[in-house]
Amino acid sequence: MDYNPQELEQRWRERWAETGRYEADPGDADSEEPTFITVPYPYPSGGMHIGHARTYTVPDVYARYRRQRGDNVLFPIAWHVTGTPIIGAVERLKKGEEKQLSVLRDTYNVPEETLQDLETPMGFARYFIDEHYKRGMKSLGLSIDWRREFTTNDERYSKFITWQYETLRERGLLEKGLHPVKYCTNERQPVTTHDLLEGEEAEFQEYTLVRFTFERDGETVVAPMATLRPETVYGVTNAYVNPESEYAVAEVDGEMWFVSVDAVEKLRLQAREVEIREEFAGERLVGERVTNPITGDEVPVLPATFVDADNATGVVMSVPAHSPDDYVALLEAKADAERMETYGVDPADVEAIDPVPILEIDEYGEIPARDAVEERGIDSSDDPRLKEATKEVYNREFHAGRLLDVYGEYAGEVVEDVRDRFRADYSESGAFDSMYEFSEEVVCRCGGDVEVAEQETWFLRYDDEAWKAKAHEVVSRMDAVPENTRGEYDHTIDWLNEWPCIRNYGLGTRLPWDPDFVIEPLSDSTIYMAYYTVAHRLRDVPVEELTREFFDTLFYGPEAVDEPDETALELREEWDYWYPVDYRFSANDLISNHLTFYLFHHAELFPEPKWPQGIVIMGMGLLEGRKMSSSKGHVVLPGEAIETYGADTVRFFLLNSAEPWQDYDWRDDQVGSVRDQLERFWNRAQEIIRTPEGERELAHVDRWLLSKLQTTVREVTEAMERSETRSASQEAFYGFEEHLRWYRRRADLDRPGARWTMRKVLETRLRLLAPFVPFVTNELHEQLTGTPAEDAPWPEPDAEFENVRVEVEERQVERLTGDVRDIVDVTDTDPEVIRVYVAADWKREVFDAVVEEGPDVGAVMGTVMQDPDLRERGDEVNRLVQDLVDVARGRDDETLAAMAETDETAVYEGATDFLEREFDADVELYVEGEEAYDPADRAKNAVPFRPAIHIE
RNA sequence: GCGAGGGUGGCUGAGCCAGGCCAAAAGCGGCGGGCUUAAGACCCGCUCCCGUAGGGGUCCAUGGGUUCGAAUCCCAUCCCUCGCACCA
Repeated sequence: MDYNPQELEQRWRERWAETGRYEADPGDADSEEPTFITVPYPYPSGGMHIGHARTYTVPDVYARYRRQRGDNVLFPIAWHVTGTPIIGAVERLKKGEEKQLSVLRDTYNVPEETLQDLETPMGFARYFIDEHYKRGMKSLGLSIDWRREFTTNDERYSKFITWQYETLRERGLLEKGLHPVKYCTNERQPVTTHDLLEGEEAEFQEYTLVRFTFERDGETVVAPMATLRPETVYGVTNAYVNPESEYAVAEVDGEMWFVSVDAVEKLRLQAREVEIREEFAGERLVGERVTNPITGDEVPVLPATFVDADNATGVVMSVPAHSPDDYVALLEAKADAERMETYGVDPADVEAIDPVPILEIDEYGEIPARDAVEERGIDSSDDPRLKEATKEVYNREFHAGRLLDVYGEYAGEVVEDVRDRFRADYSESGAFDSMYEFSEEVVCRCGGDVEVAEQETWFLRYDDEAWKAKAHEVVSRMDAVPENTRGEYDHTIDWLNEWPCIRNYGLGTRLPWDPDFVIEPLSDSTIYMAYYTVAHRLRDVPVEELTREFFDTLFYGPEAVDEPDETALELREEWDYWYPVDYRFSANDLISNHLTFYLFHHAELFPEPKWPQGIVIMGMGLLEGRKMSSSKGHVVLPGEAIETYGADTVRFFLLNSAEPWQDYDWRDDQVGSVRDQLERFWNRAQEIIRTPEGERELAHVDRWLLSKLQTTVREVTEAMERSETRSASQEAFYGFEEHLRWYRRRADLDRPGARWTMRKVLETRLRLLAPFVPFVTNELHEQLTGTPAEDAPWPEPDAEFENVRVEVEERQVERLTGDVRDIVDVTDTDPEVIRVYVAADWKREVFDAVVEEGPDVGAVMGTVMQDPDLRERGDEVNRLVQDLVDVARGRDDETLAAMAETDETAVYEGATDFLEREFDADVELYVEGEEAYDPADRAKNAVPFRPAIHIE
């Protein structure tokens, strides 16, 4: 029977579907040990590629393993459609965007006539769910309970999320406040990263506005200096405005501000009341003196064309001691008295300005900006190296600069440690204000300018100390795989702030008390694993019955409400049976958001026994060494890979090429070779299956192979327990293949004992490999024994077959063979006779002493020298002890004991036929000193476990 | 910059936590042989350098150190990857 993966895999898929093989219900398994495994539900805004395939296959392998160990395993899946990506994709499709059409047509092979079905968000999602994800998952043979699938846009799911958010609000973990968003000034609405033409990388920067003031027409006017380094306020020597840009005096929240006209709109978007009183060119303010709110100093306003009126307030302060830009600008101002005069500035005033240092730092002298500029020989603000100088000074000062004495309570502190506190203190006292600005220009796809707007929004209060403490508690109790990720969760918990959990539009659940908003994707996916436990049964409950009380009853029990709903109580049993989640498998980039949110919400909403038990982190996938990218068409679709290689090959490659948490690289040539390996495995198995069973009459090599098999079982099991799918499959497949290679050389395979051994080995390996390559192993195991591998229990190491002595002995044969081979190769001879000399008895006595005393030369010598015969041999013994101590070192006691029992001569005797076959030569075996025929005087070189050899 | 992970032989990638069976697994690629009319597949062997005796030399990013002994432990340096938020 030839290996035809597509055909046999299809048969198994059908069988699984027909029998509902992976539909898990409470009480299914004998052991009553439920195991609940989850993986983040896919987001079907596009097709499934091979990277996704691995994401879902890793948990599947673990699920299959637990099933074979007798657990009742639940592995469900659902579909995440919340938010805007799907809507955005549909919009781009409807607009007929070339790029989008190409991705759909060429990358994901959407048929032309189907494209119109994709023009609604759920139509789009449904297509990729059914045609890609679901089909792909079924092809891969994932052991999913399909009855439990749902989407996050389902009305029942929304009821569940509604329960979650009402509960959180009641517990004070939701809060209303202002938050910066990207806002298109043309479309007059918030936009997402996907809507942007330019500036996808842009970050929100919160500028501090230092409220300098001046008097104008008897009124105090605030000149808000925008800066990212508020702590430099003591070093301000002057201010700059762009004389050629438009500025305004405007009423901002009841006071008069001087800002650029561009800034007016920004301030409005950032929830300020702004009314322009007067507009004029920046020139008008040049020459004015403004008062530093912290120091009380008056400094002049100078003209500078490098000031960008469209950035923040358009008014900046100058700190020449610490800003290379400012330093160079000051030099230029001093050098150009004429220009100063044009703007009505007295050149003498400019000349009088000296940089004022505000911090000290080892790398520079008193005026860091000057040093950085002079070091590079920069003498113009156009010099490109100025940027680099600025970056260097900013960085070093931030991490190592210590504030000088004028800072009072902040003096002596490093900028990095003190900036936030400094800013907060002066904001409170009213000296500082703030506004947002992007780090680069941002343009909407519609061409409109995108600005930062502050919008009223709802936050999840991840900054709540009590909540953080609970989340840490979850981390400390769970199994983090690999262990080094544990710290990352703790780190993220500490670092998380308030999280805005609603959006203006998108699919998903409406905010219960304000249906204008929708709960965003990372916030509606924190406890849905609980929903799986009842999803299929919830479908029979009318939507309107899914009230707050219903879910309270379901999750908190009958005591939680006055009149518990009967159905809810029934469902509660199933939820209680499966929950908590034993392992969640997820990608490493989700630690900093999704997974930590998952921990937070479980910590709050569920009691400790229902908290997550473990998280396994998965690595990223590459394709032929490069990142996969669906927009560039650089992807492999699972369907195509399965078509080419078969699902078992795809699975085996994905699981075997790296541990789950390591990055892996899909390479065609490698996948092809996996396919070849599986085919070879199949062919060998077929031979065994059609050969008569044999009998248990075991030869030495048989016992050796069976002993190796037990080691393999043990190692594979241990690896699986640590989720090390690579080690496990490597060991069960390639590792054992090595043993078989030796076995085939050594053994007469036609013997009944060999046939019995081969069957035994095959059966065991099929079970070990069943989680990885379920199709081929089920098929072969059924052919061999009548039952599929997945229905056979996971193998246990069988002490009956473990035999260290046999392994030691066989190892000697291997070694002797290798040594002879080496000599033959080096001498390039074709031997007629191979003479093997086993070490003399007295040498063996020395070895026994080494075993007894352990690898301690002194101690062994002490013992050995008691023996008069040995003492006579003096130096010879000494050298032998050194050698044998090396042999003993690093071997465990059990092995040494087995060696001590081994009769070397008998072992080689038994291997004589084999050696004669191997080398096509006569083999003569002697014991050193016992009438050995020794023409080349080799026998003396014999050492225990290292016989001397002579070839001729 | 912060946080995390990593640099091993032509490539991929084990080993490192628990130092010595490590010239360093396995796969790929390459070379030789077998099978075959032939090719592919398959099977066997070889694949750092030197060597007509199982040995020797050099080696695991770089430079130091600890140790009888370091790919493995410590220190420093260089380089690479990922995450750093309102994007799922």
